[in-house]
Amino acid sequence: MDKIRQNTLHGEVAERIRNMIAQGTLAPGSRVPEKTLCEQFGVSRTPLREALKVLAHEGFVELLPNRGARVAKLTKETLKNTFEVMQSLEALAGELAGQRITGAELTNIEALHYQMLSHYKSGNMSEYLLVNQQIHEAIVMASQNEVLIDVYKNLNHRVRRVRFTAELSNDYWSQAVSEHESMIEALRARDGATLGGILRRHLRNKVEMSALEEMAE
Amino acid sequence: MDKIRQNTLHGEVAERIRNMIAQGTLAPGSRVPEKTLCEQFGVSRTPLREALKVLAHEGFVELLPNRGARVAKLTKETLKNTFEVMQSLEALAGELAGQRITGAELTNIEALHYQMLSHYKSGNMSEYLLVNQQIHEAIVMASQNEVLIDVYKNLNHRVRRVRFTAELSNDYWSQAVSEHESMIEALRARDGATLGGILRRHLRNKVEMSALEEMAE
DNA sequence: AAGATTATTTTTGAATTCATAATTCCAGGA
DNA sequence: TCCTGGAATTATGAATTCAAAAATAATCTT
Repeated sequence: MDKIRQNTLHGEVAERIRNMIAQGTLAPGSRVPEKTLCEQFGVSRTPLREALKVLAHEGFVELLPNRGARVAKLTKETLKNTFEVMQSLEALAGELAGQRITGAELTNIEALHYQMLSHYKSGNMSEYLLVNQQIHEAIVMASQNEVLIDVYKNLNHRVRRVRFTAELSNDYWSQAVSEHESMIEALRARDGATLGGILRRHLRNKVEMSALEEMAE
Repeated sequence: MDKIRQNTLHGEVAERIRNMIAQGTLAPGSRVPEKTLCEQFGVSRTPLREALKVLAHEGFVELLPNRGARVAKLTKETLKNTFEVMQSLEALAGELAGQRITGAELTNIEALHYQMLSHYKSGNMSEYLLVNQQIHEAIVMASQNEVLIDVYKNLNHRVRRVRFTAELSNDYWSQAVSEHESMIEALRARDGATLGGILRRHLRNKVEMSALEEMAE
């Protein structure tokens, strides 16, 4: 089941541009300067433009006729919609993971869970959010559904740039942690229905949304 | 909220190749001959190759290093995974549509429903499947979630080539129709929770899957 | 004549070129 | 000074070119 190493030039370029967008090096709404990036990456315009077509399809940039590409703005509306879909996909992943998760995957998620707890206890929010994210990704992987995993990863990519900026209130935070406890329980019991239900109602994204309420566009 | 007319050359080419794959003009596993297609479309290799990159990302073709593109085979596993995700997305769409559907959209879906019923009564399966598909699409649209709609459409595209080939047994068929009755009821009542539940368990894809059990790779 | 080996052709990946559209810059006029 | 209009510049979209890899054809050896 190893993936064929897809080491294409345009793929590399796409990845680098994705990172630049996520890091804010390329600001939302700004034009994507082909020439500059070509020089920076040491490639010609051909592979760069191929990458832009793919990125446009992914929703990272938008193509304006005869005016090249602009970095797409992530509106509050789009963000909300994306979280809605991701949460639903996580719920499905939970259901499937209950039936399909391997012992190794479960062990790994448990380890992440304890890591997350310790970050919660020490009040380290950014580390907490990072591990939290890893747990959700691990559950999606445990679904063993390649299509689900692909779609989820793509959506996750898109919202990467606003993730980890949230400021959680203590109330929300403690409730989210307790929901995670239930999730682990359900996973141990291989109870997909329960896990799916928890994830369908899990407030992670809602919390982040509210934290991002006034943010960008 | 009008969409910017994205009439790019590579987009046109991509669409035409998608259709050729859906119709079987380009057979699964076969190579995609750049030169031939360029002549056929009257474009140079540049936009064609850009289209191929996008199609590869969508899962229609796979890129082999120094060996161009091959039409991706749709394995039974991938098909099952795709249906699993689509069904989950439809369920979410149902929940949202319950809250957000407009009067015009409801009227349209009702009309499609009666059309579908008449095809069922006259035993016209291919027409039935077509309208059935339109109803599911309309429900997804009624979710008013652009991200959901995009993801769904993309997945729908991918399985297009195996859709409408199914042979439904009478038992399955009548049950599917009765589920559709409940869906319409729930929609009229704007009861998203119920609609979502029905769609989550709706056996449309399961039926098609079983019909496709022995089919292509 | 069959199989291996080399030469030729074809195809691919990427850079370059070219025509056209958009942007910038600058002069002239209100 | 601020706006307008047009030339000069730059960027984009797409075709073409070029080098390298793969596929095919042809030759040689046994």
